[in-house]
Amino acid sequence: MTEKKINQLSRMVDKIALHTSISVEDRVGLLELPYTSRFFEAGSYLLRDGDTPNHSGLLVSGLAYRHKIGVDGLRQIVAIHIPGEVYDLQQLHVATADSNVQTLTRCEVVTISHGALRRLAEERPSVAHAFFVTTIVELSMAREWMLNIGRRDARTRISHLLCEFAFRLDKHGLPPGQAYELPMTQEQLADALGLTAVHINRTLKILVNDGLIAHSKRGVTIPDWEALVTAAGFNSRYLHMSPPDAATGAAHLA
Amino acid sequence: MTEKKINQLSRMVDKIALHTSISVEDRVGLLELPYTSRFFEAGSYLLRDGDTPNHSGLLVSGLAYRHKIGVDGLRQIVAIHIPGEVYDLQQLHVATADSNVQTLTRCEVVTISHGALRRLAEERPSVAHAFFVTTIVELSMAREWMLNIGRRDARTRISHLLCEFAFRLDKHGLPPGQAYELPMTQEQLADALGLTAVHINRTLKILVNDGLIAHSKRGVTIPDWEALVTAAGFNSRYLHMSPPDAATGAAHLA
DNA sequence: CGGAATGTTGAACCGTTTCAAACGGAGTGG
DNA sequence: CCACTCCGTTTGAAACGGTTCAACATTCCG
Repeated sequence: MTEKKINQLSRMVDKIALHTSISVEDRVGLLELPYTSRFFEAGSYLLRDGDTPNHSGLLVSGLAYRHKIGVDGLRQIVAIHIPGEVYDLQQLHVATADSNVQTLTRCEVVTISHGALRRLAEERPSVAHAFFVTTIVELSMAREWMLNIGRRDARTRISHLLCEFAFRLDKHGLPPGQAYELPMTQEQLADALGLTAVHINRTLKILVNDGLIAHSKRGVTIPDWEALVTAAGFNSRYLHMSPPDAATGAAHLA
Repeated sequence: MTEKKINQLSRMVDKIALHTSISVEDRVGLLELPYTSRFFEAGSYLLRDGDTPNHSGLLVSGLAYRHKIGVDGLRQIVAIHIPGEVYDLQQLHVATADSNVQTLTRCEVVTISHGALRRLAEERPSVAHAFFVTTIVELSMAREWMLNIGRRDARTRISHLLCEFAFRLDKHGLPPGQAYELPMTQEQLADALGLTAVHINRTLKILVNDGLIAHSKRGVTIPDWEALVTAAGFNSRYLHMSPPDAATGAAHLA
């Protein structure tokens, strides 16, 4: 097995291992899967609503977003995928996709056939468990987004998305701290939050004014994490990322 | 095995079988699980955010709703559970619950220990598959709700919820057709749709005026199903209820 | 460099909220 | 059977958060 292959796939394993106690043996099992690697430019579709793929895609680098489009053409972004995530795991069990996944930046994607993944999951219960946990966490995030979109005002809503995003990224090898890039246009932010691009613009400005965020071109920095968390009413528990139910929320300091 | 026991549990099996090709053998397996049955009054909590139950609950009769409460006390209903559903399946794989489940009407709940369900899922792959599919469908519904709450106006939003609800119920043994009871207060509807009870009231009145719905006390009847579907921009595909990917959307006419 | 996409700003507008008051129906106790 | 209360519904008027439209500035990218 090549060095590169190990590098790519081990990110998937690390991601899965976050949520579960996957054994060393199972990690090796994952690394022995046949795969192909490919790059996609920003804006490419990785999955389309209605598709019935026969392989799964692991996001190795870059960001992607999942969205639905209503009959009237209005778009709602329902999730953001970060490196280490398999964006179409669900198609292992339900043939057709219910939403689109589109690339936010240039992305590297590793493709593994459904057959290989299914066999693996059948042979190793802890892998099947890891897949299930991944889906449950997605569901939990979806529920929090509903609360966000349905019941919070624009300021809180944006703050919350920023908190979630920072938290998810900080937990995955990036330097812990308050600065990160968020490569979304204001229109994409609007579609994620159920608002208008114009209003995103104005509210972002308010957040900058209040000293909760600062932004360079296409990115955001967070000067005061605690202040933003308070403004957002953010509680990371729904991300299920702490060591099994320790609920300290400070596990990334270790 | 008593006649009553078979009756209760077979509803769960029927529900699961809707989404999957579960074998007769596995159905029998399900029916042999030890269980206890209990009634809950309207308004009872079946599951609380943060709970770590060691058993699963199958809703045999009645309706329940799942909700989250923000730090400011604002509530968002994120799902409605109908008879045949297991409302805490996820706690088989993730210890703590991320939302509350509360009874909408008087409910009968059958309780099965996690141990028994886990053993069953391990022994019978098609049962594990069925559990997974159930979770995926919940996720798909959550995504559609995000689109509903984030991008549709009040009229469309209410219509869509009504469509989804009618569709899910019609597929499960109730007489197919246009009349059903919806035992939610206007405040609960508001919390499900990200609106205000007052505005629900006004919009409901508009829908009645437009002839899209008619309502008796605590229920709704739909005089013209097609008209409501059009007004809602409703497409049932996200419910994944058609025979495997037939995608006709008219399967309930058979 | 030029054109397209994204960001910024203002003013008018409107869907929804807020507050407040009144109404209705179901259940309870006298 | 009435009086009382509770909870949900109904209605109105005013206020507000967010949208819309339109113009202009900026950045990105070939």
